[in-house]
Amino acid sequence: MTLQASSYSSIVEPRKRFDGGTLGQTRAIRPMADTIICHRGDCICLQGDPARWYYSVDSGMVVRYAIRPDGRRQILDLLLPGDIFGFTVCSDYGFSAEAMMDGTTVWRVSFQHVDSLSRSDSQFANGVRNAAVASLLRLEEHLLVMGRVTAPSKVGSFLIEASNRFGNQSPEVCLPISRYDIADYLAISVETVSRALGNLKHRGGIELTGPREVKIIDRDMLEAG
Amino acid sequence: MTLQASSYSSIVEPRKRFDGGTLGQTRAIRPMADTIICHRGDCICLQGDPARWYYSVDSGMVVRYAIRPDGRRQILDLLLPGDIFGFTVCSDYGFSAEAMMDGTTVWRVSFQHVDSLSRSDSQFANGVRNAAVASLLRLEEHLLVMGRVTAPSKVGSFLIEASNRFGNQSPEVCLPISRYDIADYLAISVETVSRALGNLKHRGGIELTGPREVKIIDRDMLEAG
DNA sequence: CGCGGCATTGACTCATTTCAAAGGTGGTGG
DNA sequence: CCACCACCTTTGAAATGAGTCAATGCCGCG
Repeated sequence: MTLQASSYSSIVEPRKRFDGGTLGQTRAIRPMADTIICHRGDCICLQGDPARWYYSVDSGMVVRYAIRPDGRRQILDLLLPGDIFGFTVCSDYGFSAEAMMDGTTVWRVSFQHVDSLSRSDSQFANGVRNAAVASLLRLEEHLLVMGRVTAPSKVGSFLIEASNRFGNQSPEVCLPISRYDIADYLAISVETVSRALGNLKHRGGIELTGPREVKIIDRDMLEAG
Repeated sequence: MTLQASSYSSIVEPRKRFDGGTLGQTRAIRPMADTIICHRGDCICLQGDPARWYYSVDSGMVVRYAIRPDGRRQILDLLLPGDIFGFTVCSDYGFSAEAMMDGTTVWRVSFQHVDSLSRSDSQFANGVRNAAVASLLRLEEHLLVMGRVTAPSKVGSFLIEASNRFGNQSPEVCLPISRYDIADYLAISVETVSRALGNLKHRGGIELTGPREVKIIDRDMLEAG
């Protein structure tokens, strides 16, 4: 069958939220996993190391980042319980990952075990694929945030994203990470992050109840920038 | 088994190139696919439409992009023959895709068919996963390029990436896309793209043999910015 | 020939980076 | 319990780089 594509004009629709699949749903993988217990700052895997394991965050929070040739750090992803990382088709990891807080626990499963179970359990294989796709969608969202023009709009949409992902159901408060991490996530300088937060506060979009606590007042304004 | 993560200092390693998996290796999916033949600018799928199909580029080139609330276009990915797109875990696509040149052909396979074949053919399932991972790695690379500080370094690393992906083995010449597309890929303005190219030319990093033909002279300088 | 899309260039404005310094905060050990 | 320290946060001032507006040039094509 052969179709002919038509020329549509673009319709502007807001992007939808998404839920990723987790490996945890399939218990069969559990016995094959090592459990890694981390302190804040502990390295879980290192850019350039041979890629042999998938990782699944069990508790705490993990940051995935790459170091550029010039030494700057680019945060690629922030991982929460249920999130999987380690996807690659190269022989080496293209990123590092480290724990963001004490008590972060991560499971580690070898590619071989995952591939082997994937062969016999297609539902598990489906879960792995969905985890990769969830990671992909987070990256797309990240790209869209980074592609915004002004710093306040970048920080604003980061806060929205953060409250959607990290917000413990509490609709108005989210517990962010350090300004340095936000800066490396958005690829702007720390000072600009601080000034952007001040700007959003001044315009009534947020309240800064503490250095690490932000209360979202005007969601629409944050999305708009 | 329980491990304890150690605190490494970051080692700076350049990220490696990667090869994605393709669906084409498995012929069994072929009969289930529609073939779409496109003119330049034809829409292949639309942001907000219900997500039902995977797409595989067979010839030509496809651009995948999202439109922001403010109307600006962010190019998410440029797809070449062998590349797969359409990955999502939402009910709707979060992006649009359109052909970049006349004669672009794309296969379209429904999620049901892919899932069904994935259940019975684990090697095929593996190929689908690898295609998602390849897409993920392209996005990471894209993120790293966009996260660079100056426009010349963004454009320079885009040219490197383009010559790696689009360069037909010819080591020095790459056939880029329009300045507008580069601008929307890097989230900078067209004028800035033009000036950045002028800058790189002036500093001896590239030669502009024609408006659409760039010759890479000094690869290291482009990577450095 | 003239049109539309693409590319370049200039001038101006303003946001962000950079450099510098000063306040805060939390944790550790005395 | 306090003092110190490392790290985080904010703020200021200066310089530069990018966005914007505007105009011109450049093809390819009908």
